[in-house]
Amino acid sequence: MSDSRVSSVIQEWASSYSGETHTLTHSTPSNQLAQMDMMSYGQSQGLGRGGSDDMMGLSYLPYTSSSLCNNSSAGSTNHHHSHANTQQDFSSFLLPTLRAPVNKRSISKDSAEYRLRRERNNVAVRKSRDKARRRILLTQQRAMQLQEENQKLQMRIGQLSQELDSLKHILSQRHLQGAEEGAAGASSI
Amino acid sequence: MSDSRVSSVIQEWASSYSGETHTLTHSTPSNQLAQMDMMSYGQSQGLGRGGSDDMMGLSYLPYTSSSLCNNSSAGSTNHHHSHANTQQDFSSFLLPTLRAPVNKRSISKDSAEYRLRRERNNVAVRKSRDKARRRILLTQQRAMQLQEENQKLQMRIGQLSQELDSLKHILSQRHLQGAEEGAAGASSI
DNA sequence: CTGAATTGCGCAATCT
DNA sequence: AAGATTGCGCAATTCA
Repeated sequence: MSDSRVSSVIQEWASSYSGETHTLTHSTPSNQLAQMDMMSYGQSQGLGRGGSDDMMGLSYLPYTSSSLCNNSSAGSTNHHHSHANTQQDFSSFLLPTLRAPVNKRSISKDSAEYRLRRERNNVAVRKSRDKARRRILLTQQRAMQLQEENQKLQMRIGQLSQELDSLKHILSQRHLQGAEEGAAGASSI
Repeated sequence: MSDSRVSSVIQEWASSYSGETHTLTHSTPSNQLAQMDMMSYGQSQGLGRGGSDDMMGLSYLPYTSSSLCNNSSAGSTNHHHSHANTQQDFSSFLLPTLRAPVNKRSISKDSAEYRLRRERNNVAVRKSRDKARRRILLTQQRAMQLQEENQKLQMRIGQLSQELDSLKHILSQRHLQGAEEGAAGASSI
């Protein structure tokens, strides 16, 4: 099938993924509800549920947070409708750290530009994931291929080794023969 | 690993569902939990036809967003890609189990049970993805390891081959020697 | 049928 | 600034 001979692919991803051990800012998105017209939280507070490194079982905690909110309503079909979301949020009180509500450019979710950006990102995300999927698949196939090749090589090695042993044996025999001959010719020490 | 790429989407089976009266006082007085996210996007409709034929014909189209919003009091991202084709369906007669989506038990998003289920799924999802990540990493490492091993094996093979050639050569020499000795008498090296 | 595991997708924060 | 990545939650499916 795909006889992609790419034997250097590894290098590729290796280079693109190696140097990291890794950022993982893991910035716990822990934003408990927040947002209405502006997103706040500039960065996440430290706290990244990192502590859960119990042995093997990572405890997949419920994160106790979660949240996103979106208002926007965008009149789907073709209506002028606006939205009536009215979502007040008091998160400002809850956020322990950072208060940067003074947000950076409020990007209303209703904005056409916002939608445009989202759509572009969605496309990018799909593309990226598709790429990732292909990469993974390729790596798997390559691994299998390499394993197969490995077995062949091992067999070849066994074969050569055996052949070599045979020849060595033969040679040693000849050697003995030669020795005998030599000894016979001068066995008078 | 079944990657059924439906792509065609469309077909919004009328959201049906009994739109529940959604009072927008989403306030969740109860414990924590609160929130929702939402949207319904204004359709994309862009369909910039033609242009985006990136790569091998895969064009990450905006999906013609087939999303329609569902009811849900809180509204939440919904993308139903139900590929219910437009075939008439007799299933209702034949399979008591297959039902039109319309009958889904309306599980209000505010329900505590709903949240519980969501949270559980979220945990499962994180777990699953973690597992996948580890698996991928492992495969990559295995591939690298195999490649490395392969090179060593190839070298070993080269070595053995060379050695074998040497011995063969030597043996051929001896053979000549033996022949000479046998034929003539003694013309050692 | 129930619950966990997967999978595709959109969102938002980052990284490049 | 714009695309690429990545962690996360949602919902539809698939597995057990």
